[in-house]
Amino acid sequence: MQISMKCSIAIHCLIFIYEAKGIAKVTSNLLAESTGCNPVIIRNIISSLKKAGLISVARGTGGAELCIKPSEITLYQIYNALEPDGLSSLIGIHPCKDRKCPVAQNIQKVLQSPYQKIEDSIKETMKNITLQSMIDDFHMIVN
Amino acid sequence: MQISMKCSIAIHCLIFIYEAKGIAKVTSNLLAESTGCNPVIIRNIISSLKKAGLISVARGTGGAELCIKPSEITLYQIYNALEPDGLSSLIGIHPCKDRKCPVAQNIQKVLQSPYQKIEDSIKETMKNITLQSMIDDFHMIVN
DNA sequence: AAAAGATGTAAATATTAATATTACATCATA
DNA sequence: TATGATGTAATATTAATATTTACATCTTTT
Repeated sequence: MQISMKCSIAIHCLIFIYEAKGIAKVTSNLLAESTGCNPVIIRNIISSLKKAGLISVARGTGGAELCIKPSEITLYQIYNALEPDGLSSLIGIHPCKDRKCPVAQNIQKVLQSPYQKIEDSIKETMKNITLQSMIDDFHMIVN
Repeated sequence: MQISMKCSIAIHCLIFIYEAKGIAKVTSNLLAESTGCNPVIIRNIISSLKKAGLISVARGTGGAELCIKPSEITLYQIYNALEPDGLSSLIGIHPCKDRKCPVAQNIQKVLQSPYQKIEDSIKETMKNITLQSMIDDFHMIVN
């Protein structure tokens, strides 16, 4: 499992939703058009963000809106909303526990601490990146 | 692209090579047996580690040995040996630059800084983890 | 000098994971 | 009730990984 395009698409959607506020109703088709991916992919991502409480989506009439101020939405929240298993699925370990070799039997335990450190550092970094900062960057780049 | 099993397998091999020193000749078949994966996979990983100067492999007669002290081999070196594109391939961005939407046109630039921060933090963490520390952990667990 | 046992790689295949599509039930407003 | 939207399951497609096969090459031993 990687930090997949889903995360990038989600950020794209959130910025779009923010920018479109008061201008246009943000439907999954509109987001699909902007991101270049399928409406169902969008609906799934949108659905995850909704479950995480980051956005609200009007059923029937349609349209997505932010529930929380961009300054209070972190990249970690976004990532976590999308990946139910979180960062623990980021790094793969080969299965070899049932072998005779003592290295094989213990490699999983040996790797646990280093990999945990990596996950923790990603988590910390993600927590320090807000949607607001990305929106600010967007405005900076556009103007 | 993820931080794949290759990395775990490489660490497995390096610990094995260290532990086997003076006891057995470490061939790709032996490593394949211990890790549970194919000898060709092992030979490819071993080849990468060799190119990175971490180990030396005797041609013909066979057998791998560490070239550098475990305390001077970092997880970052190991990872980099295996992934030619490095961490920059870790996080995916959806292609949408050719669209009319201003968000689509600029999302790539917006994402660059956050993703760079994540990569840097992984890099820093990996640099602080040595093969020696993992070998120490291994001994601690076994005894 | 040839046999044995290794590595080094290319190429073909198989497997698995990620992404996209189709289809349809459900919902809310005009 | 027609329209345009969301929600989600099932399936198909594509791309990334891993495996296998095959064989050239290398070095020591006999």
